[in-house]
Amino acid sequence: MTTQPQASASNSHEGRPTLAAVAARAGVSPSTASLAFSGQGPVSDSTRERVLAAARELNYGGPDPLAQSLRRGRSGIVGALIPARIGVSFRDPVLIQTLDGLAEEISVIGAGLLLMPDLGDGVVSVTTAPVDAVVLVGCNADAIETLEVLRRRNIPIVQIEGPGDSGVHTVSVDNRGGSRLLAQHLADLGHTRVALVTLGLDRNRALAPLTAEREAGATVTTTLERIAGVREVYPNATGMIAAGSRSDAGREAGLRLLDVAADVRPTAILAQSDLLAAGVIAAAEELGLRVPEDVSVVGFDGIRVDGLDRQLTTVWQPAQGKGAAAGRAVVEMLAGETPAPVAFEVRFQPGDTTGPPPA
Amino acid sequence: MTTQPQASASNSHEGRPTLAAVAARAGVSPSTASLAFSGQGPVSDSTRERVLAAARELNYGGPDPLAQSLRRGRSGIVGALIPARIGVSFRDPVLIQTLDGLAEEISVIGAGLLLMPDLGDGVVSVTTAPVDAVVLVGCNADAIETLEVLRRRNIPIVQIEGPGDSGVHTVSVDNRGGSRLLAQHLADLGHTRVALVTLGLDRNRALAPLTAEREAGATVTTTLERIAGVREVYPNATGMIAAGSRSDAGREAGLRLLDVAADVRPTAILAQSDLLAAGVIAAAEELGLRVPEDVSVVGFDGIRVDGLDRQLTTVWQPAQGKGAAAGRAVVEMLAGETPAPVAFEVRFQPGDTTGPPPA
DNA sequence: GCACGAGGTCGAATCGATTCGATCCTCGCC
DNA sequence: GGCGAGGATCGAATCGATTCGACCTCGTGC
Repeated sequence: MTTQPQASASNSHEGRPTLAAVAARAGVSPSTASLAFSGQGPVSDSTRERVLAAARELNYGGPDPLAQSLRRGRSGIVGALIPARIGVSFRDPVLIQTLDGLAEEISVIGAGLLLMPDLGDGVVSVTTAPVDAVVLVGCNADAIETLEVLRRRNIPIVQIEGPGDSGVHTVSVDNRGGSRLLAQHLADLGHTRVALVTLGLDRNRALAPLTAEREAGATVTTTLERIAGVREVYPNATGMIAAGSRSDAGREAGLRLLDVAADVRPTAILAQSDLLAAGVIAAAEELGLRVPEDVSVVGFDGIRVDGLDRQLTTVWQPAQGKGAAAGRAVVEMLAGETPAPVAFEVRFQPGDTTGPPPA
Repeated sequence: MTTQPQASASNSHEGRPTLAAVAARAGVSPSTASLAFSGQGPVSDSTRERVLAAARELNYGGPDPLAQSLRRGRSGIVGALIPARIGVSFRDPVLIQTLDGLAEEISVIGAGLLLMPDLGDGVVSVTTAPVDAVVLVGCNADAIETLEVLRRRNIPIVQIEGPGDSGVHTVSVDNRGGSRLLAQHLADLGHTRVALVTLGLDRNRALAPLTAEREAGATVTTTLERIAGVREVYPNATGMIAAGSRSDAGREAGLRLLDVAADVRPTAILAQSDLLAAGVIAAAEELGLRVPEDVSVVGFDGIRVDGLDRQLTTVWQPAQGKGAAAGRAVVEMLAGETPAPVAFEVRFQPGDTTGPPPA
C-alpha cells in the first residue's frame, strides 16, 4: 500500500479548481461566475469582485480552454500543413514569409498556428488535431487526399499553391507568367541555349536530370507551372532537378550544367528560386565563369538572399501576401462566408546577373 | 422572414453527426459505438462492422477532437513560445533546428507544435490556448513572468536557454564555456585586440556599440553568457551589438569595427553566431582585408552556413539536441515524472578563419 | 398604491465524447 | 439440468465551461 505520488501528477489537471468551485466559494451560481469572468452578462460590481476574490484564493487560473473549446465548437487553432519536417521546410524563406503572413492574419480572430509536417505516412495528426481550419502551405498534391477526413468534418481547407482543380479554396501566384517573363527576357537578350534548375518534383529529393518521365510523375504543381512558363518561350528547355531549396543544392546543379565544354554549355540558367540562383552563381564563379558575361542567371521569388552581394534578375512574388490572403480566407470561411479565390501577380525585377550571350 | 444561409455555416459543426447519432443508427448504445471506434473494449466483429457502416452512411468523420480533449484532459498540443513573429524568429537556423528536434520528440506521444510568437503586449494567446505544455525557445527572461497563468494551471513549462534561477525546467548549453574556448584559442594565437559582435541584448534590435549601460538592461541570457565567456579571457572585451541574426547584420557590425585605422583595428573578431561571423568575413573582404591573415574571425553554433565556402572556426552546439531534450522533458512531465535538468556541452571546431595576428 | 420594466441571479440543458460498473447472455463443464 | 465464468453490451456519470429562459427584486411613473 505505498502511496503513488506520480499518480497525482499524471493528470495535470489534478487538483485544479473549477469554475464551479470558485462559484461555490463566492456563494454564487456557476452561471454567474461564468458571467463575471467573461464579462458577457450584467453582473453587479460587488458580485464580480467576490468571484474574482474567490478565484484568487483558490488559485484559479481562469476557464479551461478545453471546456471552452467544446462549448464554443472552436479551438482557436489553424493547422498549417507543411511539406516536410520543420528542419527541412523552414529552410525555404518563401515558406517562412508565407507562414508569417498567415499567422498575422489569423491572429485577428485570436487564432494560433499548429504546425503539421506532412510526413508521407498518412497524416495521423490531421485526423485527431483540434483545428478549426487547415492551410496547405506549399504541399504536394497528394496531401489533399489525406484531408478527406477534414472535408467530412466540414472543416475549412485553404491551399497555397496547388492544383486548381482540387475543389479546395486556392491562393495562387502567376508562376507560369512569371517564368515566361524571365524566359522572354533571356530570349530578348539573344539566348538560345538555356537550362533549368528546378525545385523538387515530388517527395524525392535528389539531384537528377529533368526528364519527361520524372515530369510525368510530378506532384508539385509550383515546379511544373514554372517549367511550363519557360517552355512557352523555350519549348524544349530542360535541365537539372535540384536536391533541395538551399543554395548548396543550386550550386551542385549549377556545376553539373556548367562544367562542360564551352560549345554545349548553356549561356543562361533559369533557377526556380533565388536561393538556387545564388548557388548557380557560386558554381559559375567557382568554374571561373563570369556572370553575366559568360553565363546569365535568373531566379524566382524576389527575396533578399542573405550574403549575396549581386542584384539578381528575378521576379518578385508576394510571399507574405499569399499567407495573408490564405489567413483572410480562413477567417471568412469560419465566419460562414465564401471567399473569392485569390491569384497574385508577380513583378519582373531586373538585376545585374543577365546580359547578352557570349559571342 | 428571409432565410439566412450563412447562419448554417457560421458554426462549422452545424449538421455534423455525432457519435450518438451513429450509435442510434447502428442500433447500439453510445458507449458501444465509442468502444467500436477506439478499439479499447471487447466488441464483437459484427457490431463493430455495423457501427462503422452507420458512420459511413451518416458521413461521420470520427470522434470530435474537442470533446476528446475535454474528456481526456489533454489536447495533444505543445506550445512553442518563440521570441518574435515567425518571419523574424525563423531566420535563425539554430531556432529552426531546435524546433525540429522538439517536434520530433513530442510526436512520439502524438503531440503537435503550436507557434506562439511572444509579441511584447502581454501574451494573450498563452492564456487561452489549449496547450498541454509550453516550451520557451530562445525567449527573453521577461517572458517567464507572462507564464504565471500557466503555472497556476499546473501546465508544464520548459525553457531552452534562459535564466537558470527561474524555477522552470531548463535545457541549456555551455554558452560561457564555448565562448571561453574560442577566446582562449585566439589568446593562444597571440591576439590582444579583439572585438565582439553580439546577438541582441533585448527586444530592441538595432546596431549599437556594446556599452556597460546596455548590458545592464539586457534580458537575453544567451548573449550575456557568451559575453561572459569571452571576458574570462579578455576582461575588457567589447564591441558591437548586431541588428539581427542574419549575416547582413554581421556585415554591418563588421564594417563598423574594421573600417578604422590599422593600429586600432581589432586583429580578431568574436561573432556570437556563425551567420554573424559570415557577415563579418564579408565585411572584411569588402574592406580588402584577408581572413585570417589580417583579421581572424570566429563564430558560434557550428551550423553549415549556406553559401559560405570557408571552414569557420567555431564551437558546435547541439541545436536539434536541445529541442529533443526539451521534448523529452515535456513528455516526462506529462507522464507525471520529474525530468533531470539537461546541460549540453559544446565542441570546439577549428577552421581556417583564424590565425596569428598580423605582425 | 399598483403595475410595469429592467437589472441581477440562478437552474438546467448542452457541447460530444469516454469509461466504470452493472447487467445480460451464452457457452462449457460437472 | 444447473451453475459459474467470461465476453458483449448498456446506463449513467463525468470532463468544465457557456447560455437561454425563468425568476426575483427593486425602483419608478402614473
